[in-house]
Amino acid sequence: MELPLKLNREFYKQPLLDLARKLPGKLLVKSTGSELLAGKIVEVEAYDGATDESAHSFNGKTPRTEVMFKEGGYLYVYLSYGVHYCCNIVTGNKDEGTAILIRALEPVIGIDQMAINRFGKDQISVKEKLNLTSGPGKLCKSMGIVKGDNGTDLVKGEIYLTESFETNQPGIVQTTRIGISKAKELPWRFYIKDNPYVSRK
DNA sequence: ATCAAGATTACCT
DNA sequence: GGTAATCTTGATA
Repeated sequence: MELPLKLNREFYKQPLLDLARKLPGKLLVKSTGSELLAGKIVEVEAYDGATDESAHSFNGKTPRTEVMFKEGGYLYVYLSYGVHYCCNIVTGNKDEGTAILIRALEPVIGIDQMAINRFGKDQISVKEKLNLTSGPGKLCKSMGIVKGDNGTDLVKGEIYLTESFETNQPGIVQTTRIGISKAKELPWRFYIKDNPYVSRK
């Protein structure tokens, strides 16, 4: 399968919310030696270290949040609740501390391998397929994204984004974010309307 | 050195 | 709908 055009540095350097609106529909790709995995982004959340109390970067640069302060186009991976990895796309310019959490994907390429990564088998039910990448921890498990991928350059590395397969713009819903205790009121969650892989309505 | 919190998920009732 | 699992980080001493 021929992949759409890979996104470049300029794309990632757009302001946080501009980029957050544009990410749904794009493909998240992991291309290592022999294996090719890809999923369509269907749900994201924006985090802004300058103004947003719930952003990891809100209290300034620390060893953990260092990559959030790079220029746009790097991958920020962290361990959530000591259990799951979650991945973010760093956006904007150097030292802004802005990033977008990928909350859900629709599996597109390498679905068998994703099923093995997540469930340990390649034969899965319809129900299991819907559960494969419908959450930030789930998608990292399926895509095989781990702490070592923190800091990956999305322009030069094995993990990157591409343009959408579809030419028309998907219908986007904008709401408040999930699973946070601070700055709950900010409407910085974006997802594709009626897509079954969205983590929660 | 110690401690509390957390951008989640799976499994229970 | 409730909660255990599990561990890194950052803050405080």
